[in-house]
Amino acid sequence: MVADRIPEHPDVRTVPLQQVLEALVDPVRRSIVTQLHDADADIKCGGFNISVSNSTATHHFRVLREAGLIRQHYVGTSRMNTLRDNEINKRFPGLLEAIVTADRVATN
Amino acid sequence: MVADRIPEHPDVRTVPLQQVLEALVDPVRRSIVTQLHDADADIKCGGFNISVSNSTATHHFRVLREAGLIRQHYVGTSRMNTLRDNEINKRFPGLLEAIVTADRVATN
DNA sequence: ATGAAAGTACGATGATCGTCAAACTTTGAT
DNA sequence: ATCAAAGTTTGACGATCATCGTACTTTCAT
Repeated sequence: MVADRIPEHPDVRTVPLQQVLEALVDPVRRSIVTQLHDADADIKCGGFNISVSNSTATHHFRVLREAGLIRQHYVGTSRMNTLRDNEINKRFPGLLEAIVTADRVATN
Repeated sequence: MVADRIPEHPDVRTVPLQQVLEALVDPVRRSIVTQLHDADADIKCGGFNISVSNSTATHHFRVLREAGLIRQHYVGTSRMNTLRDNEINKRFPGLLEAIVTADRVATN
């Protein structure tokens, strides 16, 4: 069934800060979040500019999903990723914006 | 000599975001930063409410210092810690405030 | 039906990191 | 001079984590 391929998503209001920070401290995952933020649109897993293997990428997407940072749904064989920035911003005001902005600083 | 006991401090304008986030992702270190922020005053190493051994605490203070988050200076045998919040805020606007605020959320 | 496309799941591995105990250093008080 | 107070330094140990290759699953196009 289609729904079986959709993984579980946490309620952002119950996700601990610790988990969100652990998700965002990894450079690859932070890059994924930044690309989603800058694109202001959904991006499928294969559509990101990251240089890790497929299985590693899957791992990173799961960490981000379980931290409530992204939402995933299928379109055909592609898994689309949506940034849950509104929900995250309600829970931890200013956090995502600050990190995405900081990631754009010249001398990163 | 007295000056020999003062460790080196980085220029915050050259500290990478990665290093700052790695410093803040540890709960003990984040607690130290939060306590400094809330106290709005210097606190000596032994004056924090943390439950790790002395040597572990030293390790955490070094990580925070090298990330440009705190400044340390000696007063007698005590090492005083100052939060470098102004400098950090210039480099990564809103980041420290967002994390400290998030740390105060009820369901952390 | 068959094959390609897009990811996922499953170990395994190597590196990093938080933690501690024990020994040491520096300063201040007696 | 001596001793306690406050931290630091130095290994050592466990646990966690990012990474990969391989095998597997699901969907879509031919």
